[in-house]
Amino acid sequence: MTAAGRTGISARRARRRRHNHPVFKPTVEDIAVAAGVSTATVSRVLNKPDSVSQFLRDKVRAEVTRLGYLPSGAARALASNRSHTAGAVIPTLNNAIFATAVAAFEAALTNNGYTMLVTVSSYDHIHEIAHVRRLIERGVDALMLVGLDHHDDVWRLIESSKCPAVAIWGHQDNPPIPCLGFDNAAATCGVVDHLVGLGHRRVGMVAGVTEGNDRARARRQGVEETLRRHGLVCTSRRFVEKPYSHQDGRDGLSELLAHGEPPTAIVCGNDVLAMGVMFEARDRGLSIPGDLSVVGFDNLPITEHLSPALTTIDVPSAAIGTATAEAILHHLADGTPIASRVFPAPFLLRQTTAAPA
Amino acid sequence: MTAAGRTGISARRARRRRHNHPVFKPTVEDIAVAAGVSTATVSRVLNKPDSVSQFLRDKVRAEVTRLGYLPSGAARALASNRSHTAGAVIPTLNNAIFATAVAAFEAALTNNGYTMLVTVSSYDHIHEIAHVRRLIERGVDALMLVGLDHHDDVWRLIESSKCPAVAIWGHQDNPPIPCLGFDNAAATCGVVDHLVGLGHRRVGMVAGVTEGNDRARARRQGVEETLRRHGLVCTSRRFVEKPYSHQDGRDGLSELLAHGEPPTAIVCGNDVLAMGVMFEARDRGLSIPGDLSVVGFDNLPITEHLSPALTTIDVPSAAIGTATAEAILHHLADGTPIASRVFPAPFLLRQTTAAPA
DNA sequence: ACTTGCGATGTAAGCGCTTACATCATACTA
DNA sequence: TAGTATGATGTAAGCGCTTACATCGCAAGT
Repeated sequence: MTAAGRTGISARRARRRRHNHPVFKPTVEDIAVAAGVSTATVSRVLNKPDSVSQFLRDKVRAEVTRLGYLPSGAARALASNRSHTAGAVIPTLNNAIFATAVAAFEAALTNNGYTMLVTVSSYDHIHEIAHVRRLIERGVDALMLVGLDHHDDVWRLIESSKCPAVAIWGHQDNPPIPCLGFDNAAATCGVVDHLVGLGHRRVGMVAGVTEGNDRARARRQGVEETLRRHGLVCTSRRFVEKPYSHQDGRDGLSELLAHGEPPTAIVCGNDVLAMGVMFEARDRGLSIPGDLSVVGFDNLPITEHLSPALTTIDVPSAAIGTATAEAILHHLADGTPIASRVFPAPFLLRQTTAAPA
Repeated sequence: MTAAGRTGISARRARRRRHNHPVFKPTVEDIAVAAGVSTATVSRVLNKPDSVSQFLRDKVRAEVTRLGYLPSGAARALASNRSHTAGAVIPTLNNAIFATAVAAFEAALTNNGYTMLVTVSSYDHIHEIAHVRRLIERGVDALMLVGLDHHDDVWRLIESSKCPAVAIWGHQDNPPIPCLGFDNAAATCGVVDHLVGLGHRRVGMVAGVTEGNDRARARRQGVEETLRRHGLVCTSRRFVEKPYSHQDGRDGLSELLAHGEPPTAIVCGNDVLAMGVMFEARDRGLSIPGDLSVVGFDNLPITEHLSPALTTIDVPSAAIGTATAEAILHHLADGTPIASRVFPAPFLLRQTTAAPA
């Protein structure tokens, strides 16, 4: 495959150029020939321009634009073992807070020549396995997952592929992979302290679904433990778990109100549930915070405009997305290990809490 | 490169297996050897299992799972000229309506073995060029764009790469690429008819930024033309254009109210702006719809829970995302041409409109 | 003048797959 | 029984890049 091989290639290519004309996609070889250099030089111009003399560099670049050359990502990935892509597996995009994180992640990647592959797990750990497998097959250089609750196969896949992975949104000591998130439990803990400080004794919660969701679980635990610490009742009937919609929030409040001795304050697993609670309260003629205190979690943009403005926890979603991308990029660039990081998730005191009636 | 070549490969691989042990990633060849078949058979088992005898099929599959084999997407893409990925270029992910469409698009792709690459253009046509180029370089089998306003270079890139592309959200006769969307102008036209029918003579608009955005432009034109058709005043001071935030909506209302003869009804370019208008009206003590009628566009989930519930246009975002993926998948599977499609975008009459005071 | 060293360039061997084509049994046809 | 489709399998040539290594020229060191 020396002279004969090359000729074969060129002959075929020349043929394609003439007959198969619908699509002529120039390759490195075409550029090399056009610029009168070797393919290695073309590759160098594209990848480490500094190692090529200015003269040839300009010549090659001219041909690249003249012929409209687009390098083949597949060939590049195959030869270099780097795809310049990163994958993100998220529970849902229909949650503004994740969408924001993903958008920030994508922006940082794009600014550095990377492209993002996204896949939505719908909170399903079994599906997630297939998604992670697929992303690894696609050759992503790194992976972003949400939380630390994952199927064993996911960990195995990450382990055996040696694909750098980082978990966001959560926080844990000695996590299996680096973790960029915040302390979900501490956040709700602070909320309860505040509520108890206002005089509330009957605190309820409309939590997110905690099964298979370490963030939701931590938030619920934060509430439970703090309630106990204050010596307050913390029965299961004060806790309902709901998926993610305004209607779920409404339903949550209805259920909490159905029992005798209903809570005077409700902590919510996220802002959407909190808004649902607020809507339902409004429709039932309950005034907030007069009759009922409500606290959310996420600080969605709309919450500050509500009347009353929702007291909530500010989740630094964009910062996490950006930081994750940067950590990955650094790691990929020079091997810098990815360090776990705990972001502050400050309590935003607004207008939906007050002393109980 | 016959016997010698192969031996060379095997030798290298064997060496890697022993020394370089940190990561041993089996290849088709490893599977082939382990199963006692040729690499072609392994490939067939993976891609068209029906063409292989059950006996060998099972044998190969057993080795695949035993060795934890993950095919290399890059090699596969390079050899087959199909990456099994599709790209989406969207203006922003921080708009629930796009996030929903993207999520639906992704779900349909994933269900069919495809993976989605996403890139956010931030409404910047120049940036978009680079994004489209990159996606094409990555070898996406198809592309989803939003709207039909794009830089010439984008069209050129699509044209010369022969990458199937579809535009969503918009509508146009004889579009350059298939278009799955709805009639933005007709929608706001209907809105104005309704408002005028209620007796409004002074109708204003808080539009989205129309420059470089055919959807926003069509919505605004729908309002303008209908106003003229009814013989009503349609001056530029009745129109303000704003980006996408609640605050922008508030600002929009403030500006519209700053002039003498302020509008009695306001059509908004999207629901976020509409909510901003509602918040500002509330803070100014204006009652809706008593003092001011407001209409949104998108039908975000929250809008029906607002008080009063927002009258708006229902944008079939999930349906568009799903349909786009399916059309692309069909096209990729058997060449079925992608047909343009106009989705209904029904007017949802709720509680924010009434006859003027 | 004669190494040395170094930066710029070329050579060619892969990267891990897919697939056209060749081969070979096997089962039909007549 | 010879001839021929037919289906299953193997062979090996690429797909379009990157990169280790070889080569070459030239300035600097002795």
